Amino acid sequence: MAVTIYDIAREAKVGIGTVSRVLNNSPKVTSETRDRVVTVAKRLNYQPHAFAQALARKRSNTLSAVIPFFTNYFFIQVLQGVQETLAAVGYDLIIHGANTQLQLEEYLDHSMRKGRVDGTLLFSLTLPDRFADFFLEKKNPLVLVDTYHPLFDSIRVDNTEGAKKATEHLLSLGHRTIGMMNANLNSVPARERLLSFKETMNVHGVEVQDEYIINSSYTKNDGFSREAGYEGMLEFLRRGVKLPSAFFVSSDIQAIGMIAALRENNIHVPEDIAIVSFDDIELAKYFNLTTMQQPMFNMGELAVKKMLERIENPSAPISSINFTPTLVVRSSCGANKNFVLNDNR
Amino acid sequence: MAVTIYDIAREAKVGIGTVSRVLNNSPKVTSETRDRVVTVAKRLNYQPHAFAQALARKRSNTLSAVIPFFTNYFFIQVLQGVQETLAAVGYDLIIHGANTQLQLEEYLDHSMRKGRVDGTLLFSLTLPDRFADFFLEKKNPLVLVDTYHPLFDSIRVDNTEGAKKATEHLLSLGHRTIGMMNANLNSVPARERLLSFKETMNVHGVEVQDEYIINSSYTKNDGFSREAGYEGMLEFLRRGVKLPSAFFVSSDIQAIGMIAALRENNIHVPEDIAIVSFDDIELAKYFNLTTMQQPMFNMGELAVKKMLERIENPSAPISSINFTPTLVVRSSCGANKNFVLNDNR
DNA sequence: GTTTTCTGTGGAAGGGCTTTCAGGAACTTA
DNA sequence: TAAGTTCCTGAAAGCCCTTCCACAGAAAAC
Repeated sequence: MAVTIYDIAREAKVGIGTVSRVLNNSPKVTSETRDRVVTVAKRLNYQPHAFAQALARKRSNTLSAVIPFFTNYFFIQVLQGVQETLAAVGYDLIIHGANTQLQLEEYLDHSMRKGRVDGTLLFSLTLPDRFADFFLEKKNPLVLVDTYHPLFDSIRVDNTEGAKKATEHLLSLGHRTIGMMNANLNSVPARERLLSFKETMNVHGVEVQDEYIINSSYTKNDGFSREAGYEGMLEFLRRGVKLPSAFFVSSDIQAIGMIAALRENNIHVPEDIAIVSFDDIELAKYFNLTTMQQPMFNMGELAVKKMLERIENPSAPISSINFTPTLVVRSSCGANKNFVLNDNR
Repeated sequence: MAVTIYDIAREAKVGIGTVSRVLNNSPKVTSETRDRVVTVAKRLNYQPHAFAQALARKRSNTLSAVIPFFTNYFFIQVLQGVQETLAAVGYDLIIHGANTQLQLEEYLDHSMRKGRVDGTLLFSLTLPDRFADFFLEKKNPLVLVDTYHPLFDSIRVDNTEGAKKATEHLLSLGHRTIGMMNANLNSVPARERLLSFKETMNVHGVEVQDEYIINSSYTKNDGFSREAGYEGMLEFLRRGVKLPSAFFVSSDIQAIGMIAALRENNIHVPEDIAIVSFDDIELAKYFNLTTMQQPMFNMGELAVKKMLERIENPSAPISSINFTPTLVVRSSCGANKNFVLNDNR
């Protein structure tokens, strides 16, 4: 059987209380007894029993992450930030896939077992109100990433600022007929990005032409998909409208689909049309997309930090942090034709 | 405080043992008392305390996965198989990132806490022998994915068969001068794929020319990287050797780098040179790579099933399963110019 | 030298569950 | 009707830890 503190206590001729104190670095132990206990523990190759600890401490040093992580690359990178930060402080991470709102509710209904985790990280999906109460009542900390709820800490990307910067980049390059390839307006980011695009155009006195706004009707991934970009552009071309000189695209993955559709029609990027997109997923590099970079790793990192703070201090005021995306210039808008080839991860 | 079985026992006027039996579907309870208990449990919104259960049952219904999952797309997809299969049987998944052998040993040394998980899934990294004993002694089930050790269950891809099929595909298209862009020979898959490539060529009576074999000296990701493919090809071109008519490339990601290098030198795929690679990561679709598909989702799924079997029956004979990759024909070897555009996930 | 304070220590209690064990009630069998 | 079975149930023990409480002995104060 496994070694327990009783074994150590016996061998070191001390009480179990003392053993526990030594192992938890309590100061109230003579260095002499401490040494004795440490030596025995090492000799027996003692490993504390995580569950017993969690039961006694009412704390598990474990977080759960609910992630639609199979949908795109965004989550993988956020997850990396989460996991590295967590590993550094000795926390474990339990992963739950929930690709749709439905799956989220299912998870929340069935598997959300109290006592299991010290906190929950919810990614991208919208927290249904009936569960808000649940988290509040149970005092189970919840941190939202890439989504928002007024009663919980959240970490997001500033879509308004990002879309503004992207649009201004295009404007600064001299483009005056600019379209927007958008995702499904059901999604909050899609709405925010569109709004900001229009406003920025207005501010700069450049007319927004409605026929150049392509909103997606795809529901899968809210239209943030290669397919949506591909079909959207194909349909746009079918309409026979004259092409604008540039497009702001609401995600890299759509831009990739869109480029394929353009290429099939012998329209080239950036020679014939400029593109700025959003996200800076790993693929963006391979397709030379000029894009608005979301600091995904940092978001994951920060989410964990927020969570740890919240666990320490449950009554701290709720905070909502916005990351501002930064423009990464590659060659898809012609601003810079230098092909950056470094495979930096 | 949270609702416990004591609360239920009191309200339902039964003993705690009976409550526990009801909740665990023990048959030795009258349907009358069962109903009474179930009703109360529901009314109080009882949730079993996972840690207390784990402590009492000596079973946690939790698996840990040690994954170098930030290195490439392979793992994400395997992980998806793992997580979905696990969710279906009510298991939790704890994720640990370990990108190098060193990090693996660190994890094994520090964090491998007995009692925490029912089993461990180790991906791609090589299990150091000193830890083999550890798992054996502790009777902590271990299943290896994409790696091998004689004393544990493992699930792999048949590199030999895959390289053979890839090479034969090229041969069947009439190619007679075929090169191989390989990863670092330190890695087992790289060695296996090279060996099989050579053998297949021999079997078909086609000469292998050493100057057409490019082995990578990159250590990062064992040369399974875009950079390795890019630089490898650039250096090859610099040598001024006449190009073979086709290349077998040991991974998609290398092929993508290689294609970039070729393009810069005005060499086009598949017009000037044919390429078959290995893996079928999601990117492969976007680059139209003809490639050997590894059934990643299925591997994850099977890994979990094996693990569950192993937990049920610790003394079952050790099994080692080889998946045979299947050829996915796209346009990179000219065999099929139909661009498949579906964004199927 | 006596009383008070302080330190370090042992061990019981408690955390929430499963499981074993013993016993009461209902039922058979002689 | 007594003895033997069967079935269900309650309660205690155990899983392994942390923490609280009490106490002995040393140190400090008087």
